[in-house]
Amino acid sequence: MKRTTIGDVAAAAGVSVATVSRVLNGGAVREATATRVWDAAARLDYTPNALTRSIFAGRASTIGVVIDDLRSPFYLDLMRGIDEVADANGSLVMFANTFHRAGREVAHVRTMDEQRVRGLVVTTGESTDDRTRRMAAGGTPCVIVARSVPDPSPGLHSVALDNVAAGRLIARHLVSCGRRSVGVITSGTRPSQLDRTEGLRQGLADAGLRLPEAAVASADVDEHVNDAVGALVERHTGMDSIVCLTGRRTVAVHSALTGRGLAIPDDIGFLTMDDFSWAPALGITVMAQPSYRMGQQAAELVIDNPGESAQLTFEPMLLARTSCGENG
Amino acid sequence: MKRTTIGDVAAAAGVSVATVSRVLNGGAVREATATRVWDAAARLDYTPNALTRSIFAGRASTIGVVIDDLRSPFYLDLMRGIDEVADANGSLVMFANTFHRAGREVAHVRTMDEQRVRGLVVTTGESTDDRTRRMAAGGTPCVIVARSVPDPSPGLHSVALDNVAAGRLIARHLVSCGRRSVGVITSGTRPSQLDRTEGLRQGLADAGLRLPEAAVASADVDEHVNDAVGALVERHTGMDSIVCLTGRRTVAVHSALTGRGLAIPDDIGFLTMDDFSWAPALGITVMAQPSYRMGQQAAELVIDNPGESAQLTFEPMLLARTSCGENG
DNA sequence: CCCACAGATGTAACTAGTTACATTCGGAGG
DNA sequence: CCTCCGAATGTAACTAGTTACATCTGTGGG
Repeated sequence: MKRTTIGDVAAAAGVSVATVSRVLNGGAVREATATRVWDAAARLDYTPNALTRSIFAGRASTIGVVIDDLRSPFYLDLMRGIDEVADANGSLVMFANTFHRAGREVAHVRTMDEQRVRGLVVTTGESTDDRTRRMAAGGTPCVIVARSVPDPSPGLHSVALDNVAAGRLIARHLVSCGRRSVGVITSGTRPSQLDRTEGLRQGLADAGLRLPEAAVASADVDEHVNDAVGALVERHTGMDSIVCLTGRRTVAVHSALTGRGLAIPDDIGFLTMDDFSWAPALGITVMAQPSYRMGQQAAELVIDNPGESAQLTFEPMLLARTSCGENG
Repeated sequence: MKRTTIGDVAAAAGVSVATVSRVLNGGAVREATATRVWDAAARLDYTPNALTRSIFAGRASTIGVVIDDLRSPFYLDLMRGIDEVADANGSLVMFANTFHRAGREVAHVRTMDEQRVRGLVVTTGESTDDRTRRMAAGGTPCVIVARSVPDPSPGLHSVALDNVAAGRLIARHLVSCGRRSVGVITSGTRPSQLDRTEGLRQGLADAGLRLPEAAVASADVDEHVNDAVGALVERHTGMDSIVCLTGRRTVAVHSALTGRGLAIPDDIGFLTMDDFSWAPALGITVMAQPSYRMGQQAAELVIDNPGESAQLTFEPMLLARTSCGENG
């Protein structure tokens, strides 16, 4: 059951391992010799060991990706963008979910480091900043997604939405639809969501409206969404619209609303993050991120690894449909 | 910029590399020595090279996954199931999309072989059967997903839905809803879809109904779906229901239907493959696969690698909602 | 006909670890 | 105080490749 090695091929072709290596990697070899080697390799079903190659090269050609959860439309598209660029560059993607558990984050990033990935795309929290910084310093470019790097250093890049702008645009749209009392559902305390909330607050203030504490509820898993919506309805009386600041909770918020018999947009306006394939059919207005392109850019940062820290910001795009009512 | 190696740690701790290796892997080492080694490792920020470990072990601990397209709800859940089991076993997932291109399939499976993955989960076509068979014989278990293996051999497993049963169940449900003239949308010529069509044909025959050639149209990309639906409407007169045999095309078929002004279920019944998060909200009846569990089982087959060829078949489950009308 | 030189090939050192085997160490018993 | 024995540690071979350098081969020019 032992696998064919370069030595077996060399023996079968009657040459040294160095010659086989040269044939495989394009060194100076006579035509006739090369043919003998290729024949032997094919006959023995030789498949070179990429691990050995990588250890000599100092690192693998793989791109590591550590993300929260593939179920989110944003992360899914991000992943596809990364995969596309990786594939075009002959790289594979090594992948792990954290499911929002900080311990997993740290462990996975370390594992990726052990795997000597060519570079790393992470959507993790601050718990891994130390290691990513050291990795970047050691020549493994790291791209933080959906969060800017607090203290830039070479090799440590970021790819993020302008979240404050997204919040302001949401506010402006809601106001233009005649909504005056907005409720907000967030999940957890990721900086991206804090920034969106802040932008929303600013945008509402521009229109002379307030976003009181009682108007914001958090649900870190789908199962808590219904209660969060209920709490909002109770304590934030007169609420005429609900904004979901995380694409991962869109379905749950939508069904909490319809489950209460609230009609969209007549009883309540609804706006959520991240475009998704059913949004047009459902008429749901969304604040879209260019997730696919963000993934491509993240992968390109890994592959090109510019000398300085690159901090890429992307503009949000509001896709107005009918869930907030007619736009005046 | 050179990375810390086991030799550096050994020198810093004043011991040999063998001792460091023993400390790391739990051999017999004196307490005091172990402490010195751990200290040195921490001080030098030592991160062992998993590639080197793997080359000595003969193979990596990584699980390879080669699938068509992450956008499909089935593949997404499958992937999550694989990831869950891999994670629980300390394995990482190495991942590549084929986007239905046969050339990519072959290349990606070969790359996974070169990476010496611990095992492989593939949803690919017959073009890779030769190599997966050789890989399995060489000790790399391979699991074919969504298709049974034509000629079982040790280490070559499969995980698939009972597609004929799925087709029959779809037929029975449609008939019980009073539908008598069914149209079918498929994508490509994957055996799974052929089997579903065959099952549908059988189920309709049981009720004394036929499925003529004109009632089946294929669309291998979303862009062709609208034309395919149009062709069905034209040539299959009297059609009272449409079945979409691939979850990847659900949105496109649905919008082709509503785009024509056809109301579901009043003008036309609609049933599709694979449950998805918006299906309850939209009232769409689906033929669900236990995709997540199939992914878990696939990963378990890779990890356990039973001696003989395991051919796991899963039962489809019809989730009746309202898109085919009221069930009598 | 021999030499020089370039191109082809082989030898051996190197990558970063693991592990079989040999050696050294330390404490108990004689 | 010196064996003796087992545990702790070191040495060196091994994994599967790449590559610098040495050697060999062949051919054209003198």
